[in-house]
Amino acid sequence: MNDKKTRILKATEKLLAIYGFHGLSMQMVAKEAGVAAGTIYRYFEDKDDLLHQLYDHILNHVANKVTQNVSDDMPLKDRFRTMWLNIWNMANQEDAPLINRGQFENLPRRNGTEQRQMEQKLFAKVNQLFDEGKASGLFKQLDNEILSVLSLEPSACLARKHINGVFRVDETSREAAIDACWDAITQH
Amino acid sequence: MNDKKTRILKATEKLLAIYGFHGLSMQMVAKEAGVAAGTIYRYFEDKDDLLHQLYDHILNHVANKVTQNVSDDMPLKDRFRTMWLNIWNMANQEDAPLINRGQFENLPRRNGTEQRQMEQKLFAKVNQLFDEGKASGLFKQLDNEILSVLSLEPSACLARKHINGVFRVDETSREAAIDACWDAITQH
Amino acid sequence: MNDKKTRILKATEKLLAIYGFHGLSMQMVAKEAGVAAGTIYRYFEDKDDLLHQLYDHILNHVANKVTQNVSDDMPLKDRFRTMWLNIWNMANQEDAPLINRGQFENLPRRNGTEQRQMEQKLFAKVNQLFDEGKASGLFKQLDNEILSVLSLEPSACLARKHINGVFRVDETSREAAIDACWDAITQH
Amino acid sequence: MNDKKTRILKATEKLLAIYGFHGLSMQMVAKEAGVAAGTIYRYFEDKDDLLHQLYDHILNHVANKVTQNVSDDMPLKDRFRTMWLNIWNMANQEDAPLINRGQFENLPRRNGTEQRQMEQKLFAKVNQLFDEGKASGLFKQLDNEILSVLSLEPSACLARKHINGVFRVDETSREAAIDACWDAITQH
DNA sequence: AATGAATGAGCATTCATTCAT
DNA sequence: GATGAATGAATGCTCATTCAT
Repeated sequence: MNDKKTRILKATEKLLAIYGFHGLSMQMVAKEAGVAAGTIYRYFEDKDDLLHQLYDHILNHVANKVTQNVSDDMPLKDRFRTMWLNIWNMANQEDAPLINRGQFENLPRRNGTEQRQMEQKLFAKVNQLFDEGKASGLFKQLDNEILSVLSLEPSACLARKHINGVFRVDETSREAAIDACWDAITQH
Repeated sequence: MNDKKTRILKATEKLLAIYGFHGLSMQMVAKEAGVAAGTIYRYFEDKDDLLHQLYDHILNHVANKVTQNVSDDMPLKDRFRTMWLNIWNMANQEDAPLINRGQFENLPRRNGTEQRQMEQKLFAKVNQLFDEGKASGLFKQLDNEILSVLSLEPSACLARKHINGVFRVDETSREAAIDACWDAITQH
Repeated sequence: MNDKKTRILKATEKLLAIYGFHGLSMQMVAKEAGVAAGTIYRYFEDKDDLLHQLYDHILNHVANKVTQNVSDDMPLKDRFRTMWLNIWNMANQEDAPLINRGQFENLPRRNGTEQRQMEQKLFAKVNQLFDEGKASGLFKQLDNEILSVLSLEPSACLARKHINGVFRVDETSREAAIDACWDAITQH
Repeated sequence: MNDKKTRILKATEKLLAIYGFHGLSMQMVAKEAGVAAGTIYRYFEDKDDLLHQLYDHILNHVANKVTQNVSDDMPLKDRFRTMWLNIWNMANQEDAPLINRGQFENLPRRNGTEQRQMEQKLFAKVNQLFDEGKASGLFKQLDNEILSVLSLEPSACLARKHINGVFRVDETSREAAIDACWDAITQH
């Protein structure tokens, strides 16, 4: 049943977060999910497929998180700040243990156009933000992907280093970082 | 001889870039390096040690590349631009196949203070740049690590996506991206 | 199934008898037992566990053999003679190839009290023989372990040397040896 | 030089006593002996040969120890008692770490007649004791090997169990055991 | 549909032995 | 003679995958 597939995905995510990529065996997943080893192969072609689907599963979750509490009628800056903080907060939340990237970013992922389109759709609100910003003359005239790397990627990167203890980021610094990211993409 | 150790490191780097972290076996490394499997263990304690040493090896290379052609008497902006491009260019060069990060960043690394200090020293020039910028009132008053994430990390990130074909970055966009990164860390 | 576990134990015993402790590899065991290498690890934690369990398995067999056809109502001397010959005969039988000690005695064995108690119970009849002999004033007042070494150990030792061709022991000599062992433990 | 050969044998004996048969590698022996790995092969054909020669080396030592302080003009019983105690004492002495049998008895040994003859000669005094005892009508008319197993083997066996902590043998018991062994081989 | 015992190729690592110096 | 770096087959063990039930 669908129930089982979900349990397998959840188990995989959990174990991946705990033991990392190396320490993940199909038998462990089976045990954690409460199914037989063979059952996994009824829902997933092989280990790669399991990981691919997990990627999609998590990406979906991420997209929802990133764009939550963001509505079209909010001022651009508010929308940006909300998204930036959504990304920042994700790292601290238990329900998405893999977002402490490193582990997520390096999941094997499919590279077809189909995959690309899906990802586009998931992050439609982000693209909309950048499109509006450019149309209004507020943002620099750069591809959305580049704007994203300049302004949102640092949020994820800082959060990861913060959470991993590489260095601390206090609230004041964090607010300054948000403004700096805003400075990066706006015209001067 | 030292020759063999180097060949083993080079082989590991190459195979890691091709097959990723998993799918890297000691026998593969041996074959690629043109030595016997047992020989690896003459130079490296075990697989972990091989990876640790590779990390240091590459980090050294990276640090040199990043700070090359950067001297203290250049204007801040020039220094910054040079470093940014150094990072960008690294991704395109065959001699450092792992810099298409993702794979490099996730090498297991030692976490002692000793390791941290070594890394600090390697990137002294980067820190100097940020320190001078802040002292002169040109840069925002933020920790060097944060400034680095805001301004240099995007270079690596864009380069990686560029090289992996996620999207194209033409020269004009690249120059605009450099300016945007500069905007991120300077006062307005 | 239990069948497989038994086959693995039998195969181990056989190969141990032929090739000795070293020269016993898990793959050899697997091949001889007609199972895949990995299957062994379904029934035994690791090589040590396999050897431990084999020890128990054989000790059980030995205990049964040694005390077979021995009943409490037989005269002491008859019981002793029967056990002595049971030990002697074991060496000649194909179903217990490791009894040509040397190899058996040096199997790694667990050393917990649990193990000790199990062994005590297995050889209860031997202890009973010695206890009765001492109670009746027929035997010397020595610990059972010492009496055992003086009277039964030589049987195993002679049998081993006989079987290994170190020297021949004809029937007359054997009977004399039994009497000699009896002389060793009885009062004079 | 002869010096090196001796050092290699001593090193082997020591390491064998500490790490057992399994944990003995040629590189360890080389290190302990203070020679290069390759040097071992100048004095010994291969690992087997090293072990064979160690066997002979130790057997020589054992033979000397067993028959020390034994002279032809001592009464039979005194000679016997001395040998019995020589065997018993060997187990406690540091200079022959392998005698705690198990490890020694299971060294691979050559089985040629040549080997047999050498062993005969080493234990000539033991044979002489038994021959005299039989000639005088004091001992049972049994092969020397059998007499040996009945009377001296228990000494080694008890000593081993004593030293390994299987059970304690106090002085009184030990004297009784010597008498019991004497009873085993004498006529009644 | 689901199971889980069985598989066997693959892994990291060791070590007896060789041989150029 | 002596060295010790190099070898590569062999080891104990794991784990993705299959398939009879």
